[in-house]
Amino acid sequence: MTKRAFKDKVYGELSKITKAMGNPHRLEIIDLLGQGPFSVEQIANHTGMPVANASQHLQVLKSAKLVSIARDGNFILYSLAGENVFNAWAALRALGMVYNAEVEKVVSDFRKGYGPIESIDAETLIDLLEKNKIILLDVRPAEEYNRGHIHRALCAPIAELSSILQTLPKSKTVIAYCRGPFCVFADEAVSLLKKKGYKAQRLSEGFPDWAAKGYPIATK
Amino acid sequence: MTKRAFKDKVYGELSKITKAMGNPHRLEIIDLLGQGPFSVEQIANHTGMPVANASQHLQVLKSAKLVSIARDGNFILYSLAGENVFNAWAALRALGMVYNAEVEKVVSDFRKGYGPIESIDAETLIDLLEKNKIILLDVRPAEEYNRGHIHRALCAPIAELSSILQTLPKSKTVIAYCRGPFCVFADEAVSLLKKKGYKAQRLSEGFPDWAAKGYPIATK
DNA sequence: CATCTATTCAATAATTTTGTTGAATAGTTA
DNA sequence: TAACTATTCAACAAAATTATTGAATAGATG
Repeated sequence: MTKRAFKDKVYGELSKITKAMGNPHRLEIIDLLGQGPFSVEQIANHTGMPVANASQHLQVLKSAKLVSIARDGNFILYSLAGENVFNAWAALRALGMVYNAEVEKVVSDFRKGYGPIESIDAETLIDLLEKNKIILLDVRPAEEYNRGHIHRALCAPIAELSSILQTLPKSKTVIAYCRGPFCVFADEAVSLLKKKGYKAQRLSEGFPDWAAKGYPIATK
Repeated sequence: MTKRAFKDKVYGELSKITKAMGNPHRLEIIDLLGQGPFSVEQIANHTGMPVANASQHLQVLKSAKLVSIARDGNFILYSLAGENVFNAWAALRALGMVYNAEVEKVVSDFRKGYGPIESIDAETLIDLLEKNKIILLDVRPAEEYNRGHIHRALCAPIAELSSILQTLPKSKTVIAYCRGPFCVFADEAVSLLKKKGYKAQRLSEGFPDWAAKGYPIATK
């Protein structure tokens, strides 16, 4: 085998993975599966695709070995094949945020619809947690909270925040976080909290990013 | 703008980057540019493409803002836009090596053509350097060596290794490194060194990977 | 400023990818 | 074991991507 044939083969194999990631729907699927296992129907619902199309994209990801499956009754649960898949996606997302100004612009413009939302980064959150100056809310669905959440976060799914927030003292700032930088659960939460007179901000990243950094987490 | 429209837009923008990386030729170009700036003609030569096709692929990478250009007389020199582009590529390459067994197999089979080549990883090299037990050879072209090399490596371009190796003492093991895991300069070097009676191994990774880890480097 | 070199562009054909639709299938359920 | 649910498959059309070829262009050169 010539050197040229060897390189063509190697880069050809690797492009199977990058091609699999080269579609917006599949990127959204990877981002979603970063939160845990989901069925085809759930994935279709979250991503706004017909089930057949969602399944087609999942077959592409499966063929590239980026996802794995498990059975749960009639449901097939799809998961990322490993944390390294999420980490690679996070690296690509960060790349996109640096080099594609349109990404930041789209996110920023959309967030303006929730009023002025301030973000803090993970390191700032660590500091605030140490100083015991804040209340930390995980506004993802309870199922995702139970699977894993930031240490000392309270479970406050966005759908239930209206009734939960009465129990929160106003003397502390509230920090909300959700699935990631493109998830707006935390924006909605901050908007609502501010409307009710709380000082509130969101964490810029999501739980999987925090966990990937090895920062303190808990389950259940 | 609805949440759905927002997500479609954001993932659509990000897929511009992943699409750009979704082609084997462009992956090879990114890998090559990890070694420093190259002209279109050089890139075409290294990757076995006609100049027009290489240029077409470079326009795709440029449009995704993954590469930048600089003029040098009549030549246009292409470079990666930043180290984070190489790091994202390295994460994807690592992903490919974990999930696509064919990649390892192709590399391993091809290397067998150079005889039994042993590899060591970066951490082992650090240890051996500290113990002063080895001679470290950078077998990339001198131009790349001058731009940056592993601290204490000698410049021994593969094309000149035949004449350089006479000056090497046989009492020490020789470690050769080159551009990366898919570059075979180091394999060729180890093969030749062994033929001439030296104990020799290659570093599994390349200079850009070593540098990305923050390990000691030098220039000139 | 004419000439040259390296590079890019435009047009075209072939290939690949994507979404849709309806049918088929793989397991589960009772 | 029949019926059901979730999922996948196959076929098709449309869109996107890629390689090739020859022409055009952007700067550099002397």
